[in-house]
Amino acid sequence: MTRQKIQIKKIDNLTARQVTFSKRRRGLFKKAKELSILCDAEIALIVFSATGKLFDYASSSMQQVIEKHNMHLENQDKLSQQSLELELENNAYNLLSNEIVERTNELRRMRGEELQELNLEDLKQLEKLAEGGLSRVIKIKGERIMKEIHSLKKKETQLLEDNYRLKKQMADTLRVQKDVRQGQSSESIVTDICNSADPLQDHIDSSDTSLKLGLPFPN
Amino acid sequence: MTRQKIQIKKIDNLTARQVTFSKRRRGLFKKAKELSILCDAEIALIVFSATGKLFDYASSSMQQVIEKHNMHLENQDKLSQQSLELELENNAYNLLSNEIVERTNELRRMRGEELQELNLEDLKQLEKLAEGGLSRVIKIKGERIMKEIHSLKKKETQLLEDNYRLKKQMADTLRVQKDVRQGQSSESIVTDICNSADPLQDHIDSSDTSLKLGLPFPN
DNA sequence: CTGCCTATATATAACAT
DNA sequence: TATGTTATATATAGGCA
Repeated sequence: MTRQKIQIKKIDNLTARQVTFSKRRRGLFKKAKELSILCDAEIALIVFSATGKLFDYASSSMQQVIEKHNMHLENQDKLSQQSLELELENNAYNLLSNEIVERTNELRRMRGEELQELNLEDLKQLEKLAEGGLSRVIKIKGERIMKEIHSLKKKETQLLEDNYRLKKQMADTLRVQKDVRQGQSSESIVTDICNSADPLQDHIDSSDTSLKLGLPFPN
Repeated sequence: MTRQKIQIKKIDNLTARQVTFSKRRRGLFKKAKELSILCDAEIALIVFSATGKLFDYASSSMQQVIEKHNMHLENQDKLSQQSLELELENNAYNLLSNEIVERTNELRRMRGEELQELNLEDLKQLEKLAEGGLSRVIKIKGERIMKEIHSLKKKETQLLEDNYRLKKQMADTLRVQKDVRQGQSSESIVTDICNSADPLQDHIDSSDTSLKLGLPFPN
């Protein structure tokens, strides 16, 4: 209804659906309250999110409104006779149980179990659903892998640079110590230590200089 | 809210109040329906006008939504009541609720939603699960197709045999009639009709003899 | 009441943070 | 995920028929 007009059908994207639910729910409750105040109406509004979370509003008492509603139903129809039956069908426990059964069956079908009872059309739809899910899993997995690889490479580069710096420092330190002790600079030691100070070369021959130097984090 | 902004308080003028009630009520119900569709939510909306007239809407069954709502209320009451019996029911309720949430999440992951929070190991397992499911779906679908094809071929064979028999019968009948009329057998007619009486050949050239013979079921 | 019209007030979809 | 922003889509107050 704003940047672009939308079709009134289930929103595919989960995140978008949740955001829209949150926003529109607020709007709906606001409108309900306004109507009850402006026009002195008695209103009850019950909303369950797709995940079963409850949101409700009643201008007076929810029970009052519901009872009033039931009275209207009884007045105008045959429900009073079936009430016992319906109560059994609709009782809380059965409601939840049925929901669980439904979801369980759906999961089983997604896992490829209990397919015998499905017809060809059902199977085609299920295949499509499963393919979509699998492709998204594979896509996210690939992204995750690339991310880890990138992160590791970055860490590696950083560590190689650190190593290089530390070796240089150590070389400098040794040179200064020798200068102090002998009053003479010693090029030979510096040369030895800095011999393999190229990060790339260190990486290739796997020499772990940091360990030898007793640094806190070998990795 | 349009020509002029209004305060949210009871509208004094009766006529204006009724008009506003009618207009806003429609808007409210429209919004409720949109929300239920867009976000897959379960919604019940009950409105009584100031004069006691009822308007209601429920995305599924009003009774179901109200039952579910009552359940939530009972669940909350039990937190304060602490009765042993109630606590047990409370546990049962929570047990079922958690089961639903868990299955819902699992289903979403199978559909490729909400994958961002999973680590690489989870994703690998999920991929395996999805692959297994998909492959079984495809396998069963193939079996179902082969079964249908087999069944159709069997039916075809049966029909071809029937056709063959019928043609023979018809030929005999015609020959008898001719014999009766002319007191003489006519080999030529029999030969004409039975010329392509081989079922396989019939199938190949797609001649629909059953139709020509005026049989009830062309297929 | 009901519906239609039009100027505004609101709600909100797509982004951004 | 939650909140804020903005451009549009809707809803609707006040009239009128």
